[in-house]
Amino acid sequence: MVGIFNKKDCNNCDECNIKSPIFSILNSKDSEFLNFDRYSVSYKPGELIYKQGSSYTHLINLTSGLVKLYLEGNQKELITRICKPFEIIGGSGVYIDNKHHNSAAAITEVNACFVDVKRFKEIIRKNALFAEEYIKIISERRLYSFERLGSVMQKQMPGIVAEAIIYLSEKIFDSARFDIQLSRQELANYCGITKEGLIRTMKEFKDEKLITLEGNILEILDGKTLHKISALG
Amino acid sequence: MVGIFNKKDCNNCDECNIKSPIFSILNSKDSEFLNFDRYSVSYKPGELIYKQGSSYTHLINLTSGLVKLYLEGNQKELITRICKPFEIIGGSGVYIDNKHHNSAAAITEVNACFVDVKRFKEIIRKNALFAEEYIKIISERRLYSFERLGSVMQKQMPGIVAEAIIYLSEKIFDSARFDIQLSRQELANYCGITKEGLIRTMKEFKDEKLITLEGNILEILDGKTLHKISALG
DNA sequence: CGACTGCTTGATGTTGCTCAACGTGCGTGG
DNA sequence: CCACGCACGTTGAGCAACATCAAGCAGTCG
Repeated sequence: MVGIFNKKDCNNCDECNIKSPIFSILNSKDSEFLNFDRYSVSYKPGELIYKQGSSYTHLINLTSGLVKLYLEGNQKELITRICKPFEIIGGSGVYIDNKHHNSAAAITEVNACFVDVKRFKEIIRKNALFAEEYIKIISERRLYSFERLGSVMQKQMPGIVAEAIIYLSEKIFDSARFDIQLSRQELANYCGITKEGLIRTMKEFKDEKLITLEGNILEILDGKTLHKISALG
Repeated sequence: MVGIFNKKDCNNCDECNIKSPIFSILNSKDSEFLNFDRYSVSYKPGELIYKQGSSYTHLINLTSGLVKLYLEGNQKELITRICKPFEIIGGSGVYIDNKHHNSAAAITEVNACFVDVKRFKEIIRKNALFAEEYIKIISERRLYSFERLGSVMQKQMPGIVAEAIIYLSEKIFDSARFDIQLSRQELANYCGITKEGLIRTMKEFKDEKLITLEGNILEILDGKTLHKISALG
């Protein structure tokens, strides 16, 4: 795995525990058990974190940076989700076949913490509250996949691009003005369209004064109309 | 809810418990608690079981017939999954907002058993093994949504139609020759294409001797090629 | 029998993909 | 330092895939 030699001590599991609701409910004994051989790895932009089909050994807790999760197939990639700090990454296959069912790569500089999945599962079995919390997390993800399925299938380019912009603004960067860290190609892969289509649609939005776009800095001018376009498809 | 007056006693919770792995791990006390006010409802083909956005009160255990789960939006419907007996239906929003995030309707005659979601949640909290089993179920669903997302986004009509045929054959009817209980429109909604596109593609498969199709009876002649088409997209 | 519903087929329109050309910024090596 | 290659972004034109529209056909129900 890329970056495996960047192992470094991370003494502030406490921080993760505060920021990730799921870890905060553990008592100190369980927490210690879970974190026993936990280790931290750092990645440079573009580096692969794990690959679709590879086997699943560690739960990954993103502690800084942005990560893209994507499906590979037929020379295309479809970005399913952008993750930000204190999300737990890569769990789709834990209870099925112990394989990763998507790939993950760093978008920015990334630090991530690896937790042994055997320890994780052991705690799930012992602690129903912890299990419940985990159920909440995967339910949320599932709903999100669901919404994406609906959007990406039924919407045309303007609808899906508007949705992507709103997603970045509201869910990832939490601001109307932000630096899209993704390349055009990546954004297009998130929308499930080609980069040309994305560029054209964004240009239309720009011409209609819904957004401004200077280089990689995007600002939403008319969020209301954007929401409308996203909803209408 | 349609069919609510068809309530009838169903004394064979035992059968469900045998067929649904998740219920089989409960001891008799928990099982009794869970099934205390469980009731059974029957639906005629086409009837709505629950509606997207409505509030979530009962876990539904499908005991006979086929059910389609679908997303609604912009006068289109996208069928996300076909359910067959002893699947648990409608759980996507249990731990998030207590709403249904899709709609469900009967395809054939359907019998379903309703379990109070409050009781279900109580057991989850007490019984980590039960919770684990539930995690397996929703993980599986999530992977399935994932695969669908990948297919439906990246494949063209022949690919997606081939996949749908294989899905029906292998996952639903478990036979190379079967009665597609769905209408053309519904099959198209599963594939995310129009009914005309579906009909044309199926005709092509027929002309190429990959399948036979007489009315609603479909038989797969060349599963190998069909798999290839599905994989290639 | 007539109205209706679902299936099928062909003609036409549109969307979004492909491909090609060109500009720009960046890193590399001479 | 410049020359060069390379990746990314942008634009335009043409085309394939797919949706839409319209019409005919078969089965069915009142």
